[in-house]
Amino acid sequence: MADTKRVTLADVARLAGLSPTAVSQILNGRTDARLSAEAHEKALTAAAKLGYRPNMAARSLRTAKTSSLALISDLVATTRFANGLIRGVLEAAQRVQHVVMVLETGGLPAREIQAIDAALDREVDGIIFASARSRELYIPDFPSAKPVVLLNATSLSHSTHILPDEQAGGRKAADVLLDAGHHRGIALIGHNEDVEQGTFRSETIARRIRGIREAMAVRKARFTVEASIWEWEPEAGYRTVFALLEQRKDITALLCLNDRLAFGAYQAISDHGLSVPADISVVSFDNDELASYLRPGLTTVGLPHERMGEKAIELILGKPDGLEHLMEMPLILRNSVAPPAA
Amino acid sequence: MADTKRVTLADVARLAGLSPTAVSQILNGRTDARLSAEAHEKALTAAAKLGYRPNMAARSLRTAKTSSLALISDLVATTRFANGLIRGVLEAAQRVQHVVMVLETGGLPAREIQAIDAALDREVDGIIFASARSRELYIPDFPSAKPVVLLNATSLSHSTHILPDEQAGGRKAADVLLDAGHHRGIALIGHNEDVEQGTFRSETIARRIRGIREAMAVRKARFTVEASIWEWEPEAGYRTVFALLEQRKDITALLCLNDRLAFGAYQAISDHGLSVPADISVVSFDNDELASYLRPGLTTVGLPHERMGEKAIELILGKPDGLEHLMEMPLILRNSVAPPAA
DNA sequence: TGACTCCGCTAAATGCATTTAGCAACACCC
DNA sequence: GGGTGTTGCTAAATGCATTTAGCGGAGTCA
Repeated sequence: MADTKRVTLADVARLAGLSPTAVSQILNGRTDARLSAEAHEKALTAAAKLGYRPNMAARSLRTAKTSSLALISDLVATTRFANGLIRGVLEAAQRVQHVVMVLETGGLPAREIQAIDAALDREVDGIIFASARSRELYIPDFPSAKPVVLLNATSLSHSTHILPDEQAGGRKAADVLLDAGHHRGIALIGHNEDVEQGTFRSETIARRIRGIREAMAVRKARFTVEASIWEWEPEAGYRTVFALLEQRKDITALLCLNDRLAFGAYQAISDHGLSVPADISVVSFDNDELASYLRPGLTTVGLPHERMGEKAIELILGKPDGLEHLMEMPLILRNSVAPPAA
Repeated sequence: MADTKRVTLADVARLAGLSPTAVSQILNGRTDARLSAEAHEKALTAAAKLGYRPNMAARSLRTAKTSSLALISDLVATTRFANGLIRGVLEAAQRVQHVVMVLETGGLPAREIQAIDAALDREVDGIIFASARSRELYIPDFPSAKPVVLLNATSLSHSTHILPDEQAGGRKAADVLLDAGHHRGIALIGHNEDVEQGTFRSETIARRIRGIREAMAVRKARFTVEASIWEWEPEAGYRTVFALLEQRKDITALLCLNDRLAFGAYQAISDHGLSVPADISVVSFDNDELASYLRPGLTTVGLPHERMGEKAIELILGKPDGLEHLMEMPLILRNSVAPPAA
């Protein structure tokens, strides 16, 4: 608590009986100026004794590096959707001794510009632009050649980006059902015309559906029903599935496009006096926290958010490579799938 | 994108035909050196023309201020529990042009020290220590007199802190049930002996329960059952309530100590062929996202996380006052409460 | 012995904004 | 005219680590 004035490099040098130059070189592991083992010894012990910590402001004034990164996101930082994303970023950053400034824009261009300026003013070493929903981001031009990585997003102006491997994920989800023996009675819940036409939502969801259809095609299976839903929320899932079960008695499995739809589906199934998975199997996507709360546990293809966040740090520090990086979506097996009743 | 070299104060001064001193004074709105309106005009237009942005590293080298804050948390940044907390902080910070470095420690002392060092190295203007669960934090001593605020936490070493007003919140929850006419058939789900003895968990939960008991006492009401549960998760809520409904037929309302317990309770109620709120009313705490997904919507006393986060910024910038700040917990009325069956 | 190369280390410049001390010019007063 | 203020502005110092240029002395070579 005592407000000791900062220990500076000069202090260390004095104690070590060396010049600041020498101490700086040693502390930074520079080998260019061949300093004696003795000098190293002296510098290091002096620094340790005084508890010296370099003033980063002074350092970055010369080096224009700060060991700080900016994470600029629409809503990512503060929505349950993408806690994993930020956790991955934070974890990986702290492992390499970097600090991350989190800036939220709510997707508003004005705030985006503000955020970029704030980051640039502080000379961050790189900027990660993230989105809660995988989508194409428009990033305002800014006058700097800082490394940029798109996390769970794409952009026309910057190409290095990280996305979940939705297509493979889609295949996994369909395969779980197919492998369990469902063939005819599967309903697809949440697919959306507009998405498949590329009109709305993200390219990634289109890939998810593409993967699903691929897997179905391979097994020569067809959906009994495809229920288009625009809003992927529990309420919509409930209504859709409730109505569906009313009309069709041949449904044996539900492939929901996200966990919230599945959540609603569970309630609808229960309200019909049916049970998961004995009467109806359910598989979905995301691995929301929800999925583990449900009874029985929901089998779902998870979004690899944490891994994606870590990858972002790797890329930003290793100099962005301009490529697309797809992260594998893990299949989380719980208890919502069983063979069809027969 | 072009990597123009930075515009410096000297550049602006040159264009304006003034000294850097003058321009600095003007741009910072200092009035001490009475500069002419003309000089102001010249400095301002020159700065605007060049798009001048001060180099914060240089500035903070002199002023030891950075317009940056650190948010050091155990898990807060990345758990759904406290998204509101960080959102509030971020929102309020950006309104006053400050940037927040988010540092996670997972509650590990070693990482806590690391985080504090990282923050101190970067000369943050203040540190907010936050916890996902209101609890007492041990904060390692650090050699600096920076403003510190505890967010959703308390600490022996620093006194300015922000907590939800749990006692009032507890009263609200009980009152909802009491007002609806429940008097005899209320079960308290999740109370915990250890908590009330101050042995475990946080002081705040003790206050929550104290508030509840107060409200009950005022109306001369008593709980029919008090089910102690250690782990406040859906699964435990399910088991406890399921067993409870098995034994007792006189339960008309459940006062759950958090939404996740209530979530489990809903399922147990449903599995008993009963319904909310016709047969059993349910009230709980937190206003988890969950609460709105349930059918019918869950009436709950919300944690004012967002407001708390904003308050943290106010306090840290307005110089911490050493006091306890209690934020009101809002009652979120949905549809899980009705008068007892009769 | 003179010319040259290594070694081990240091002086001084640098990056940039802020701040302290103070200067030149003019007005005012007795 | 000498003394005292005020106005409007600037020179120079400052904060601190990094980096460039370079200095003495020892060793090497011919």
